[in-house]
Amino acid sequence: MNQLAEGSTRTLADRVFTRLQDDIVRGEIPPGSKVSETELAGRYGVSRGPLREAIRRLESRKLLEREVHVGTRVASLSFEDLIEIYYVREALEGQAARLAAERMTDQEVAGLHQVLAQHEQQQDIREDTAYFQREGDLDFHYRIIQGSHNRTLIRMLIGELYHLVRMYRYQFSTTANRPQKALHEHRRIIEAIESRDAEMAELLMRRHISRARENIEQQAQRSPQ
Amino acid sequence: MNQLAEGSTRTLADRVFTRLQDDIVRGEIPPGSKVSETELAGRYGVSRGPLREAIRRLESRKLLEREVHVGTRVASLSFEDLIEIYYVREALEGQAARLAAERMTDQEVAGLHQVLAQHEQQQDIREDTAYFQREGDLDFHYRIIQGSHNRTLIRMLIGELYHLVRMYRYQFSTTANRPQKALHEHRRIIEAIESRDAEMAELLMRRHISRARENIEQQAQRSPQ
DNA sequence: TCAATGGTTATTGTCGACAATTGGTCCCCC
DNA sequence: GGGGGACCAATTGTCGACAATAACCATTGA
Repeated sequence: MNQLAEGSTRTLADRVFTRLQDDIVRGEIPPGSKVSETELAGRYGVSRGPLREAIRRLESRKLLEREVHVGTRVASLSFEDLIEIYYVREALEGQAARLAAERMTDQEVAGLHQVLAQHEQQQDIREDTAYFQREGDLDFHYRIIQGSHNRTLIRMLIGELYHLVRMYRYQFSTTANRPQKALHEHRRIIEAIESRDAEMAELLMRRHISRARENIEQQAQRSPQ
Repeated sequence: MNQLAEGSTRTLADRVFTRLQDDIVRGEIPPGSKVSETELAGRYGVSRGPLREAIRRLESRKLLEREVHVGTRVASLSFEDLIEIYYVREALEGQAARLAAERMTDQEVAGLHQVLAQHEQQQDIREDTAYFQREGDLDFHYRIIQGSHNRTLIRMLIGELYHLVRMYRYQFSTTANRPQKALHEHRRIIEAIESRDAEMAELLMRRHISRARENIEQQAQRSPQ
């Protein structure tokens, strides 16, 4: 009767929130499309109450846009939005790298190494490259953000901003088209963190994200949507 | 019958959200205190439906903390939380200053000058100093953030982070105890923006916020709560 | 006297129905 | 034939009631 029943002690609204967010980020519900409350309530097998709470929270995260008395639609990221996000990422992840260099435990640094090695291997055998370029790349960034040991910073990046980044990647099937360069930059960032050079770690991370942004800007200039 | 009726075309939940947020930030509802849904609904003259939506949104902003089936309480910022926020502010407002130096219109720069002049005057006559140290100081920062012309950045700082900062200030009646120094730093930041020196504007802003953080840390060391 | 267990109560979570507003459509008038 | 206004349908906003959960308290046994 309840499609969301299994394995969770959370509240209905929480589960609907998670599931709806996932469906939006994955593009299952197309960006820009209007979502009806009654329809969604039916799809997830809940009443409109919990669903509305989920919608309001997704709205706070800028994944949904609401117009009073008109309806809610899935946010469709404009090109300008994405560029804006990259400027914010540059600042926040730069700070994260700085703090990570100062605070990461040796164990966390080891884990970072492991992730990088895994990526380099995937790069060598040219297999499942798409994975690296998508979630794998995020994995690297996630770990450094976590390494900052700053919960507010972690929440703003992983809890809010990255959902938008992931949605955009799904939306345009965008995979970074400079994987080998990015990989090299990743390696240098790790080296800086390992030698506890906070200043350098921040500089390299900012440059890394800045270049990714420039890359996107150039790509868009070549083929304006 | 409806205490919130006058002058607004928004929805009930929106108005309750705004009002509740204000009451929390101003400390009208004491930090850490438990808030009952039925009680709040009665106080604001609405049913529990809209109120719950407002609560969920405040929860996303970390102004309220909820425990399932137990209740919601007003967030009480710990000292560590505040320090974390300052690290994030340093990164974001530094970036904001950089972008503001590049993008602010001459008109916006003029407005910034005006705000500073006003603050210096208030400083001279030692009158209403508390205002400068509280909302007035924020006014300066607000304008630079707006000057970044980056909506995402503006939203994250003004829309989310600053409510926590303001709540903390009300909570501890904290007024910056280095107003003359801060004022001087403000002036230098404006000069950098005026001469379109983005690099310098970011550096000065980061240093400005970093010093404020260090000041708080030292203060806490002297008198640990 | 203390601890454990059961019930009770108050609070939150969820639901279905009703009210209000908007957008579209159809008809009438110019 | 075109434009404007009024009606209608569909969707969202709001409400009150019911269900479920957890905290509190009292009672009983050791």
